Amino acid sequence: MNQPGPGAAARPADGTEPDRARRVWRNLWTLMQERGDRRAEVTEALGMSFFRTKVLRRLAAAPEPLTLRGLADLLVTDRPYITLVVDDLVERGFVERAANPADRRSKLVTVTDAGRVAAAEAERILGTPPAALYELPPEDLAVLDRVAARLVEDH
Amino acid sequence: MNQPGPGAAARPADGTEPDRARRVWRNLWTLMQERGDRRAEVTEALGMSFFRTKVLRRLAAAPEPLTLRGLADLLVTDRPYITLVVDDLVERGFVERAANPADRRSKLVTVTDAGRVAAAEAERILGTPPAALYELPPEDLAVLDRVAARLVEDH
DNA sequence: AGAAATAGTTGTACGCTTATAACGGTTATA
DNA sequence: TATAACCGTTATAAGCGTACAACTATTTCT
Repeated sequence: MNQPGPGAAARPADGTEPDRARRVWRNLWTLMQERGDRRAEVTEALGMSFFRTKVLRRLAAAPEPLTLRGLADLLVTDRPYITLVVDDLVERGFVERAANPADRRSKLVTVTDAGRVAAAEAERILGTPPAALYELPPEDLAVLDRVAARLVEDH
Repeated sequence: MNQPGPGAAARPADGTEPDRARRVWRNLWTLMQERGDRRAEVTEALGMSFFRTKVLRRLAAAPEPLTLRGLADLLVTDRPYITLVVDDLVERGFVERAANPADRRSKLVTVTDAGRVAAAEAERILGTPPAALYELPPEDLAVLDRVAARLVEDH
């Protein structure tokens, strides 16, 4: 099988283009998975599940308060579960339910100051690259910057 | 806040080196998360949880059969749960328990032919890069190849 | 106005993962 | 040889996420 063990870098030994692409992909995967497991850090730092921090971050990032329904759609989950998660976030003091003047069936979820602090902390952690990325030669980092943007844009 | 919405690429607008590193990291994260969610694909293809496919892949990649204890250590979980997961893999016909001649307390987990097929399929899916990676100019791919290897190696 | 649809909630059930305690069988240690 | 340590197993509990049915209050459609 001759597969590199977990944590081992697949060194460039050239090969065909597809080989290269696969090797790059595996290495990037390893980088995210092992060297930069920010999910665990965020979960640890905020003391709640990653999904709940995701709900909080979405709320904090939204330009306007969202309804529970809107949240459920955005996060591709069902309404009952969103109710439960928002209950939890309310208990933690991160969000509040407010009446929706436009439609009294629904409710708007607003983020408290404490919620914004927590969300910002989560974003900070998630945005922190592995040390190796900082130590890259500037030329390489510049290329990587351009290429990464293109990769995400191209879909 | 001015944060890019999910799915949007952060375009290089230069800034300081750390800014660049953070932007790269965010874009790579997005790439893995949204464009290349191979976890879901593997789970769907094999019809079992990602953790269980991970156990199977580790077993298939190991040069020699592992004990349950060895598996638990390798995957950083506890023995009772490994017992349960191996039970499941046995039911699926992917692995078998064999006596360990060297120590009759423990048992060796061997992979069946069907198990190897399933593991290979999982590896194939996990190793498949997003299309955008294939469409990269060869020069960029070469740089990326070198840089990615260095990033994983550097720890 | 009456019927249908929608929002949030409550309740229930299931699968997956993590965790802990306890047991029988086996091996290593004093 | 007696004791301790170890292996796999069973049992039990808890948290998290997904899914579905049913209910009230409100809005929209006919």
